[in-house]
Amino acid sequence: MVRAVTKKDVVAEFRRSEIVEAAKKVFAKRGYRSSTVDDIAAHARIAKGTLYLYFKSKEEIYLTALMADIRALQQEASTRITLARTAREKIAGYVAARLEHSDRNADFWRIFFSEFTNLIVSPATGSREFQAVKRDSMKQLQAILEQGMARREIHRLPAERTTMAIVDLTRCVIERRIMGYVKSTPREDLAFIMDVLWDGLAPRKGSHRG
Amino acid sequence: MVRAVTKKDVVAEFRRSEIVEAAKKVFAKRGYRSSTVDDIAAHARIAKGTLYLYFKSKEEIYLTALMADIRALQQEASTRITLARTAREKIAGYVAARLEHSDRNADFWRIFFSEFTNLIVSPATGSREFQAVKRDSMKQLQAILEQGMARREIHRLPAERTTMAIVDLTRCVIERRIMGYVKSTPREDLAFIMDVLWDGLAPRKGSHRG
Amino acid sequence: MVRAVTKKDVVAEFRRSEIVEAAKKVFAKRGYRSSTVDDIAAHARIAKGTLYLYFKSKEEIYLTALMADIRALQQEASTRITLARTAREKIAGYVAARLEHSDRNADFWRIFFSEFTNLIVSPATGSREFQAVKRDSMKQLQAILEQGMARREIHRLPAERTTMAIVDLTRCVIERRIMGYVKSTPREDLAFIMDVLWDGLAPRKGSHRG
Amino acid sequence: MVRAVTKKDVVAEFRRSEIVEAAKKVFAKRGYRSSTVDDIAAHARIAKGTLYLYFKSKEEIYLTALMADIRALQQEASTRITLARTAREKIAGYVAARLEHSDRNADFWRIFFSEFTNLIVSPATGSREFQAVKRDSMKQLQAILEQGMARREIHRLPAERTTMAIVDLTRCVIERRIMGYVKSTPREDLAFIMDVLWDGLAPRKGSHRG
DNA sequence: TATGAATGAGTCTTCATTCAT
DNA sequence: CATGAATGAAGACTCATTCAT
Repeated sequence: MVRAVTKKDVVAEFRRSEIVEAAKKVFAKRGYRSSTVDDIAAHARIAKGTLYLYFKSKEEIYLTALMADIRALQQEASTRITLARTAREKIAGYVAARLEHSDRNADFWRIFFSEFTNLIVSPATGSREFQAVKRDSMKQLQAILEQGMARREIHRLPAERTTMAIVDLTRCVIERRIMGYVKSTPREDLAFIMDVLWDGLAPRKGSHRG
Repeated sequence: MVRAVTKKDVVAEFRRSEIVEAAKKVFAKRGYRSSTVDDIAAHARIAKGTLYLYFKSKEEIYLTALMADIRALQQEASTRITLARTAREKIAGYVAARLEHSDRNADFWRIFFSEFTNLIVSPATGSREFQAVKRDSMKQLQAILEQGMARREIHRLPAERTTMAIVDLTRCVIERRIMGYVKSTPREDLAFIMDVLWDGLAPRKGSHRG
Repeated sequence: MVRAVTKKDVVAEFRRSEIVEAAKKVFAKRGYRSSTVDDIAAHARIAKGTLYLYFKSKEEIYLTALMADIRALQQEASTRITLARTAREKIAGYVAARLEHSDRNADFWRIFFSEFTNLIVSPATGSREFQAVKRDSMKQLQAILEQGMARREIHRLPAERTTMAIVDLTRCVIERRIMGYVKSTPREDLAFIMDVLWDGLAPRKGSHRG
Repeated sequence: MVRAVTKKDVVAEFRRSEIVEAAKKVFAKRGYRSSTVDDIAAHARIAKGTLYLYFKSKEEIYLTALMADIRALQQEASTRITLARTAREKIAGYVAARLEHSDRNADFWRIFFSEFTNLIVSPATGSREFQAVKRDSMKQLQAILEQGMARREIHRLPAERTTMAIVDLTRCVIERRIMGYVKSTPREDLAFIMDVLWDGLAPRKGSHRG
């Protein structure tokens, strides 16, 4: 039975998103353990009890906050990749999508990083969905690399490892941006990443630029 | 007056190290906030009060656990770098020291990663010493790059950014090893990192290897 | 904007006073250090956590318990002093106010005495307000004495020292009442204090009574 | 069987007194609850365990510290009283003994005051001996008053209450000396106490001095 | 005898979750 | 639906006392 979306559903969804927005600010500032439900409720300007009408636990809020943005981000990256032609442009699209997103959504990335570490510290805790989305994203990038290698746009390397390297490098640059260690623009960061990634550190014998 | 190392000192140091070892396991599994002093004491098979005879707070245990290994690691990397000739070999030494260390000290790296995130989430919390050691390590690597560029062993790139890229790439590979995403040997990982780092993804026009 | 006293305010104030009443009993029996928050909560028939909704620390409860009564007492004494004419009557008013108060508020006085001793043992601990109230009270009494001496209602003596003597004598009689060493009525105690205070121990050569 | 005092006994007694001296300093500064056995042992320059060879508990140390001096003080006062002729001189002797003692033994008096309050707060805690010594002292003073009244050296007043008044006034002056509220010499304090006590506050019709 | 390392019960305080209004 | 007062289970840390050496 397909149930129509009632007004109630809409209001409920609105409330959930309000809470999630508030929660993101708090989690970003304090991390998961140090954030209190009181704090989140106060930021959302609702009573603590109300919060439990929309989420069954502090953890659910956390994961919801994380997943909403992560899906949006993946969508954005996906679009840019599809629009690009060459493997190089597609990779640049992936990196650029993330860099620009981090500029507008520092809060999200802070949470993302802390969740990321939790995955290391206790893999069991991380939600399945979180891992699934990340895996999908990686597969998309890996497919690009494999295709690029097949078309000789990219030097042949182990595709999976190389995918990881790109993902990691991008993530770390964003980390440093957020930590304030790097003051450059997203555009400059993109240029640097692509430069290192494409030509490496070896002394140049000639230009490889496509 | 040079005080001899008494038996008491030895026993005390032994106890401290026992506690630190226990703490490392617990912190590695749960992270700092979620780890309890009770848990650490239980793992060390001592009473909670005893623990406070050797450390004045949970935080001191944490930082001790972290700093002891981090200094040893830096020392090891430093030695390998000094022994190497070319810039490429020195960089490889840095990466190899870390990869091999991570193989023997997974617990340490788990803690390291969680502390690393804390720096993002709340920079104030991170200990000064922790940051100092990291900065020193980066400066050493950066000096190598600058020298390498001057000697034309390395393509000219922004030295600081490039240093970060190497550090980041190494760290992330270790993360993936510890998370179990990568099953390769440290040697294989080293080869891959150097390969990507040196020649990049661009299709090869010829061999660049020194 | 004058905010009306809401029902919530009333309830909260009621709870606070309930807790303070319970705390007074416990503090009076055990003293500050030996009293536990658990004990206070149990006496107030609430959970320990609830207690922290109304007071931010054990110390705040203590000082609240102490200060509320101390101010009321000072007010009462002040009124009686103002209503009296002669210096003798004013002094009697001061003493009587305290004696009667101690009859109705034994718990308060027990706490007061223990706080008083704390001032001796570690002066730093005592709250500023506590000391301020005491100083004000003494100044009022001293002014009476000085006026009385000027008007020749009182024999000339060092005013400050004499004030202390009156305060001390009164306090000690109350101590003894509370310790159960003295079974007399407040009225009898008042008469005795005034008698000794006014005429001393010297054998009488005639009547001095005003 | 009368056991000879062995060398061992002497040493043990010496140790006990060393511990008690150290304890007095600590108790005087921190009060009973806040003083730690560690602190006392450190002040006595012995190991914590050693302390338990000579006293069976922290409380025993406390009471010992208190009782040793209190008996000495009583002895001193007793001697001065015996040497004096008139009731006035005997009373002055009692007061002077205490004032002078407080000048040399501030630590003792601090402890005494805190114990005194404990008697109020929880009479059960106070040692029997402590109370016994105090009672004896009061009886001696009371006998003097009764004799003085019989001989018409003192105006007829309720003897017990008057005794208490003298004891209290003396104690409180010492309290103020120790709290630093009063800067006068013991001699000045004695003169003032006797002055108030003997002639009271009433305006003088003539000299009553004996 | 002397030691001081070890103990663990006891302290204050925090906070996720519930539930009566 | 919304509230926020109430709860009580943890958690970090202290310290009087014991006991193996």
